[in-house]
Amino acid sequence: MMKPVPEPVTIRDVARQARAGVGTVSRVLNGGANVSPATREWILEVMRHLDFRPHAQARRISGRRSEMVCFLLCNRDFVHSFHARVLQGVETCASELSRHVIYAVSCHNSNTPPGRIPLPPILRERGWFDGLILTGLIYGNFIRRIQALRIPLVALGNNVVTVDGAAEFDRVGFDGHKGTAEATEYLIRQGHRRIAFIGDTSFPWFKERQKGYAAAMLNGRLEPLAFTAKGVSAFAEYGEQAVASLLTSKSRPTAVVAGNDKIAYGVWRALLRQGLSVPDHISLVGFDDREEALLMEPPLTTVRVHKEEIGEALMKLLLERIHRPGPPFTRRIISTELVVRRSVKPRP
Amino acid sequence: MMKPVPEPVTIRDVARQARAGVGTVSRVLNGGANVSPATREWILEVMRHLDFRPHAQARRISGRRSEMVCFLLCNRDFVHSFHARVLQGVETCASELSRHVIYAVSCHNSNTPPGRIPLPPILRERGWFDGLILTGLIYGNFIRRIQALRIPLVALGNNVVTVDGAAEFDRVGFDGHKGTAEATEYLIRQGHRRIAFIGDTSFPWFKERQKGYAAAMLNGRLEPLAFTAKGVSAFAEYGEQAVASLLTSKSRPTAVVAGNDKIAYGVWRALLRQGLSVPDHISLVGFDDREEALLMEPPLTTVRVHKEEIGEALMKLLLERIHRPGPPFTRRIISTELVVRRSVKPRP
DNA sequence: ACTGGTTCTGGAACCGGTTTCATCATCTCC
DNA sequence: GGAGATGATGAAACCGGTTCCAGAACCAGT
Repeated sequence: MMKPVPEPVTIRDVARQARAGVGTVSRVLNGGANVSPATREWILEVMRHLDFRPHAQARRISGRRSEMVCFLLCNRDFVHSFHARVLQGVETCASELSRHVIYAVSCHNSNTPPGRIPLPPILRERGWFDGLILTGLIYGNFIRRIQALRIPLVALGNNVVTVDGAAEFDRVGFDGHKGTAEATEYLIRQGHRRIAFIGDTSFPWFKERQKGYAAAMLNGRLEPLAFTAKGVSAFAEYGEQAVASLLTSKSRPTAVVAGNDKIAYGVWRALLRQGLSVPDHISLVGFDDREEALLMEPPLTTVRVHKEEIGEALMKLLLERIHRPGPPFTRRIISTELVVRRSVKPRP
Repeated sequence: MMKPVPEPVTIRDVARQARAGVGTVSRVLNGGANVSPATREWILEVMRHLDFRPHAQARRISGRRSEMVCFLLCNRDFVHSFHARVLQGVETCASELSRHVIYAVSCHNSNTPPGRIPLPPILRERGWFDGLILTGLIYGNFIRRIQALRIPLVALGNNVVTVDGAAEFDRVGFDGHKGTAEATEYLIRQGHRRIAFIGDTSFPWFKERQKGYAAAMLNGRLEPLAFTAKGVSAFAEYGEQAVASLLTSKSRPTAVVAGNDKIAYGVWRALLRQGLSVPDHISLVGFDDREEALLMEPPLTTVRVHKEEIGEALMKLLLERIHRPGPPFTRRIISTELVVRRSVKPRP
């Protein structure tokens, strides 16, 4: 015998069973005002008895609010632990505020020309979510196209590229300039004079950090040095290759500021292979404070970015944006923190 | 002057503008049969002109299908790169199949007693999603409670604990037993005889791997050795502490099979600190093939788990489950792969 | 021109909730 | 005890889609 799938219980079933109107049941569902305690108790009892679970979509459709947000990772090549942790911050905050999170990844990658980036399918319909959180590698033009759909959005400010025109939007970020400057100043205080920066400045975040580094150097009346690599996409390899040119330079630096921890890792490994030790021969600082920082030996001195906190701030700012459309836009900075470990050695 | 937020365009607006019936417009929306080419073109034109974006929730409510799945990470302490990559596999597969993914994390953690684990709020309503993917650390009882709500689900089989009773469900997993056995056999072929296993067997996945290790040892007529640590929760530290007891043992092993790469990393670091080298003094293999494996020096020989592939398989299996309710349940195994790097040295 | 059969089409009913509204019971106050 | 305010209630309209259905338009065959 075929057992039929039982029809789900609806609000009208509850109303009928409780000999009440659907309106009353609905008011009970929503912690309703204007329901007598006796009636409420009775209807709650009936709901429990029937195993009533209200239909989420149906509730949202008339309520005009989906209570979902979408975390959109722009660019498939950026599926990394950094964004995973921002997502985690978003999720934590969302669940505290009774919201749910849709996780989506834009279908393009780094090979896609900026003008050709398609809008993700989830944007084709309205009503999936109330607002959008953008991370990854974000183009200004992409933001403007989404804004044209009147979708509330916030973005991880550090990751926005505006080669194709600026955009106005709410952003949360960290101060890469200041963070790197502080790390550089720390190296200077430790007695270092020839300090190099290694990072691919075609990415906006490395550009910003490079500027912070340069500012600190100039401020200390020191000459900024940069070493680069060509034609590598992975960050660790970028660091590894850049070291090659660093070692052949006539006045070898005594310290390196790496654009992030992955690059620092590459630098570390390349030095190790050359028989050079961190920090005995060359001191090293990174940026991000990823897991790698603790895995290196000695553990890496680096600039910690509070990724979960950024996620939380993104979520909160998005909710404000949803409730208050239109300018002005705000910019929230989550402060970084220099984490001193053992990869830097003072120089007399 | 206050600029009113423009009312969103509905299907009835399109119908009115196109002088057509809503039914016809709906049929056009759904690639509809029984619409004359001329009418279709005309209505599409009107839709484009009005910037019509259909309301997702409204479409789903009568369609009885949300086209969403929920990726639920059970246990907050398991927010790690492993699950992030499974999630990535799920997302990739979902977007190919025009589904969206809700990312949720259960609000309990490892301190929560199994019986006290609350159902996540997203389960209180129906209609958010069509099916559930469970990862993290999953209790059999938890699964049964969700099944009682008639929610289709699949789970990462390796991560299910059945101390509180078994459960029947669709599962995708990898064969930890076989994977570790192969790694152990590889060590044996390389001439090792005293091989130890290090891993906290109170976790189901380490238990399974430990059994695979033991089977391979017995099969090679060797005696299984285990070293453990007490009262540490982080895996790397577990490895580090276990090494202490390993080094004091009377007949020191020449090779170690670690429960996973994090433990292997801890082992590696502890040995390094004792002035012992991998692989010269002790050979080492891990499990998972996480990022850490490549960061160690020398890079770690380990058993690769195809995490994205597992995510894809979970997604596909879930869709099957949604369309065909009721037993039988299936079990899908994604094969592992021994990745030989340089952390093992042959013994004469 | 009439028939029978497709193909198209618009309108109504429906999905499962929320919100508005009219009604009626109670309560307060003079 | 009657007027007016307040609270509780059920019915109906609504949210924005889909689906069903009756009828119109069209077509070929005799």
